Amino acid sequence: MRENFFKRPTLVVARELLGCYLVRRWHGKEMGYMITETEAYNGFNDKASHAHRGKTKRNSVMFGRPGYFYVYLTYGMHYMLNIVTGEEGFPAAVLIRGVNGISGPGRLTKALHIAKYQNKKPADKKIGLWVEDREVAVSPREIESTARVGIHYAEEWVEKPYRFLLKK
DNA sequence: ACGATGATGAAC
DNA sequence: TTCATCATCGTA
Repeated sequence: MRENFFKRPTLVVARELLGCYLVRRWHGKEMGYMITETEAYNGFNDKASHAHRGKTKRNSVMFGRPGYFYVYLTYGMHYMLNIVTGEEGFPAAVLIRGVNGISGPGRLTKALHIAKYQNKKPADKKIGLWVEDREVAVSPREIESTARVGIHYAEEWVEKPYRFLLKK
């Protein structure tokens, strides 16, 4: 997937990632997983986003170029995999919450051996983790949107339908 | 349904 | 130094 795919509004990218494949090369083998669940984190004003308090050492990659991974540890034990979206300078990213056969963002990173190695790296074959469009058609009616998970503190942003799931 | 878990960033 | 967290698992 090219950088221009990610250099678009976060909500659009979060939707369109559904049905795409997250591909991992590990010990010489490639495994592709269809993305089934995403969440959008959109700009300075989004109180659920790490970026809303401004740029920090941790979230700085969100302010950079689109198509890069933002991986961080939450609750002291689970890595979350995000891909930076939008124009450079605008802090936004899509959290990959689930793929076919694996639900939950923490389980996903554990299963695909994703940790800080991928943080601040571009989604590219060179680092063994990237996204492919395999021409799987996903129509808008097959997509469900709901409120995001685990962001009770985000006030008026709690209810925003920024979580996208492929219906079964 | 609920509490324990637990490392790190960011605020106080 | 203290608080809170983009979750999961175990025990009910």
